[in-house]
Amino acid sequence: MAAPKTAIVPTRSEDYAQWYQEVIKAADLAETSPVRGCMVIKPWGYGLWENIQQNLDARFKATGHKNAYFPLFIPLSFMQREADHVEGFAKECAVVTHHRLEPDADGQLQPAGELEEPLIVRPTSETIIGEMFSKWIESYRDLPLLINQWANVVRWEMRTRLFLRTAEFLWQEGHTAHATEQEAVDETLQMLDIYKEFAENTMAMPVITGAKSEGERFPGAVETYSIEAMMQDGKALQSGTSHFLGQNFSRAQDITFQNDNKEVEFAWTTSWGVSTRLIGALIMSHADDDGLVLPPRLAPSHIVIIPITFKADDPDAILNYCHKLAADLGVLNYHGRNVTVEIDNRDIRGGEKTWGWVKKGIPIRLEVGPRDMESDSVFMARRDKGHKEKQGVPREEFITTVTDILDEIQQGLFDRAVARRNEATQTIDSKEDFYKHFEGDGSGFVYAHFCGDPAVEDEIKGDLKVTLRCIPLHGHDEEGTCIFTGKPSKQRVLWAKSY
RNA sequence: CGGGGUGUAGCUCAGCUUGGCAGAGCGCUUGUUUUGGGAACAAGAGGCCGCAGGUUCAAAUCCUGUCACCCCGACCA
Repeated sequence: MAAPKTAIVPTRSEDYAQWYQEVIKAADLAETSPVRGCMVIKPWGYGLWENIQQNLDARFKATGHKNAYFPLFIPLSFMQREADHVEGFAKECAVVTHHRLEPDADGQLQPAGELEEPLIVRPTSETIIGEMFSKWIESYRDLPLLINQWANVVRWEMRTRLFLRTAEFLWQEGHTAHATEQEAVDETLQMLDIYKEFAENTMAMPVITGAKSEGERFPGAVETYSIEAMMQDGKALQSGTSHFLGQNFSRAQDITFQNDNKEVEFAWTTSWGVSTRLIGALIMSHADDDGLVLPPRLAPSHIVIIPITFKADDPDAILNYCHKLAADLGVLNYHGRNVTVEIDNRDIRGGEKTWGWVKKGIPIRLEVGPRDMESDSVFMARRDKGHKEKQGVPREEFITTVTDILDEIQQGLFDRAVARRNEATQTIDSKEDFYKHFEGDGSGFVYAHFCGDPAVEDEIKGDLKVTLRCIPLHGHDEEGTCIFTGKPSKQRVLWAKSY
């Protein structure tokens, strides 16, 4: 059978949605599960999540946050406390009403032992963490309170897609309380910056930071900020959010403290999170028609060594050579963790083995056979280059330059993603051009002046499925007139079709 | 939740219109020959035809219901 031209069928241009699913399958990241809307994250995919966790957690700790854990179940009455919050989440909550199973006459297990008050499975934890904050906070001396939790949450979505939107997903949710409004706003923006920095530096995924419009705001928040990334099909993906909650939740949940003037005040709170959706963002930022492409700083493994032993006089010598090489590489430090090496000595054909690693997106593949061992070198292929661009490199040279090569790959992925985004970004100055652009196949980011009227936003969404992604924080201050209403506008805002 | 589509071997699917022994390719197992970028041959293993009812001498096939997944909407990290 002739090899297909691409490892992934269909390609991105043929059927993007299908391509996305095939990449996940081919890279062995995750599968759908017997439970509707829930996914099984497999080792290679979970390895990505572990690296996301490790990297972000260090950033949270460095800015003074501590991890804690709160219950999966939230009393129904807690959800009731903040009106907007209720409205935002009520429709997608899983509800626990019983605490026991009993066999019926036919021996079928039936729920029994009805709970006095139903519990909901957390869709987010503002309410239960707020409840605890109200107990923990008494004095201004208890503030700021900076807490993060790594957890799973459940939102009963109508339509799900692996990583992008699943009924259960993994995330972190930071929750903080502050004595002053300014401090809480600063915290909100600080965490947004950390997300941006993480996305760009670690994931090699450029993002735009900005504020959400009223309609796109987190239920109960005063202000929601997000990082918005551009996927390869020209659709935007909200990849992380940071909310300034004002005193809305502290009023609803009685989070008060006494200030140094003996007065009782409501605390100012924030919350912020990123989820396993980031893995979807990663795939759609970097993967190509041959499968996943991983930025080295997030890759579960950096290098795979494939021993070529089939026609060697002494296969063990090659294996030993590979193990020694792996050990030499494994002590190198690459951005806070050791270089991670796999030796793939599975007894399968070389081509199949190689393509497996291509599809998994490992940054560097090394083939080591008798000829290489003899010349004390390795045969290197990079995932960011063509499959045939392999080159022999002396072993010593490879060891001394490998972290530079990884950085070069990392930087290359970022540059490529920036270039793609720039190409998919334009500035538009009339309603007519705006509609012309987005009707049909139009995609990408569009900067346009906007007066801020929510009704106009709804209309555009209805007409074109285009939403206001964010009101960018940096670099777009410029007086103008709204292209939809002609009213004055202080700056251009960011529009796109989105996930 | 509305519209459309699909459920048959681990995977991709044929068979269904017109009811009559459960099929193919890939993958898997074993063996031989191969092997520096998706190997060849041979012999095997593997299915409650999504699930539950119904019609019939007989159901993968017809009827009813139900569940799941995919695509398009509405909603969302």
